[in-house]
Amino acid sequence: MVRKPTKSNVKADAKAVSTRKPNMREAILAAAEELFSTYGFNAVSVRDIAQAAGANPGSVTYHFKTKDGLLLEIYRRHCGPMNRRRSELLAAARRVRDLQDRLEAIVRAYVLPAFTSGSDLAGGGTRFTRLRAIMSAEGNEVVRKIIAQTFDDTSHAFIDAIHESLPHIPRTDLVWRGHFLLGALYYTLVTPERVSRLSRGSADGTDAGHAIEELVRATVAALQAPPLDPAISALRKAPGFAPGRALT
Amino acid sequence: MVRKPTKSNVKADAKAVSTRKPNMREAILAAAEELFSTYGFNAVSVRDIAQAAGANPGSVTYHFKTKDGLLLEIYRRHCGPMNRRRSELLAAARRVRDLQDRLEAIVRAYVLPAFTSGSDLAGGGTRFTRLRAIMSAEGNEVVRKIIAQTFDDTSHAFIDAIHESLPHIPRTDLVWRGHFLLGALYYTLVTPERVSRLSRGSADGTDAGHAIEELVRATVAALQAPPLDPAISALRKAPGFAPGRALT
DNA sequence: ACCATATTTGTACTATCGTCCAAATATTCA
DNA sequence: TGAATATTTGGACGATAGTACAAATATGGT
Repeated sequence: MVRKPTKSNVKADAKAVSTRKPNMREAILAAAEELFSTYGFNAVSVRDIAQAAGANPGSVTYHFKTKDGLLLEIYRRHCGPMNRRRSELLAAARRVRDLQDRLEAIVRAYVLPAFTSGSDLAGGGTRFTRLRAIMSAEGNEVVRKIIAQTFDDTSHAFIDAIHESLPHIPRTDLVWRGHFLLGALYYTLVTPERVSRLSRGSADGTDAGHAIEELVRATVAALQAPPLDPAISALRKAPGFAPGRALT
Repeated sequence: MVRKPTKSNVKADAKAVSTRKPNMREAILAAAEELFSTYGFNAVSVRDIAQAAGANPGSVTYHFKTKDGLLLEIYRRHCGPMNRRRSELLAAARRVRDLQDRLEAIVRAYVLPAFTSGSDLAGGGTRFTRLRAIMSAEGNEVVRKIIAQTFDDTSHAFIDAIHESLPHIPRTDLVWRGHFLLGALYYTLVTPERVSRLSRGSADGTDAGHAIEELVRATVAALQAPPLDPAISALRKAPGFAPGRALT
């Protein structure tokens, strides 16, 4: 990337010839993202990442100090833009008049950024969501903190918006269904043979598009389902059991 | 377990005093199951397992040859009973007269064994399902084969049964929704704070029960949702894209 | 061109990984 | 009991892990 003149943000010159090697730091981040989201955090070594990025293992340590630091930086890169996009789409969805359409728009506002958000890289959104899926399965400790402090607000906003569209359904049920949505979303992105060409899909996202439409359709129907028998629900009012951290 | 007299299946004597150390092999299997399902395959070392089982690392090699072999044996232990239970419940569900009730019974037949199947150990079902969830995220190669040859038949049977209850919905959509069900199921079991006391739930499974009821209710509604616009669906008829391995 | 700084390189350190193996011990059956 | 077998033990092997660090090189401002 030829080292920017200290203070101006010229980014246009880079990436002119596909992937040349504009910035080692970026190359490492991209390689780590790809490898982590494919094989998991523990299965990938710093040396694997360095090799994939065409860098020296020491360079990784130089830029990110530790392997955890590298993972942290990946999350920092994506969480902000992704949640910003979600907020924008959610705000737009809230303005939809028709109740049914509004609910669908809300769900879409949650799902879409998981497929398309993030950087300019193709498939950046799906790759990061795949990474989140794997990390949630591996129960990584470093990630848990970021998740809590980054996604909690957004998640509550979505639950609230859904609850406004479906006031007759107890919030507990909606939280569960939102939880299921995230699980379905994660699994869809993690199962490679099903969405293998997702990241290589054409710009209009027709390939990913179908998966999204199926997911939105199914989720809207699930959200609208009649709540469980209140007699049973009441039994479960025990504190601490109801999901408190849904959609994260 | 005091080494059986060569050919008789006396299992009653063992496990008399809680967990004494009836059989090292079983202890290793249990420890590995617990650790793998909590931290993932790659994050757990053979030494971790040996220590948790109160065994020597060499013992693990002796009984299972390799770490992969240990994982394989865990799957062998659970897949059979779990699929058998599913088949039984599915057969019973098929006999339900009312269409709505039947669909619900079918979904329940798929979900229930994931929580309760397997060995005599408490929470054996959830632990194994959690393991499957993590392995699917990590993309483990050893597991992919077992999954394909063990769950494919059962999965097709479920899709068929659902399709019979909802003949007006294209099979493709049902496959997607079954896929979402599995994702939701996995994520529910993998997120510990939400189902933390699942395995410690009372014998009637009230704690797990609520999660199951929420999942079944949401899934039935999702399955019944009107299919996507056929015009869009038709575009996606391209071979190889529609999920071919759902519910596995 | 020169200096200060930023980055990359190569290597080395320690820790831990999966696996192996010979010796020690426990168990079973004649 | 004694011989045969099954299991457990403790230590070792080479490979690879994450990280550290000094030397080498590239870069940017003057």
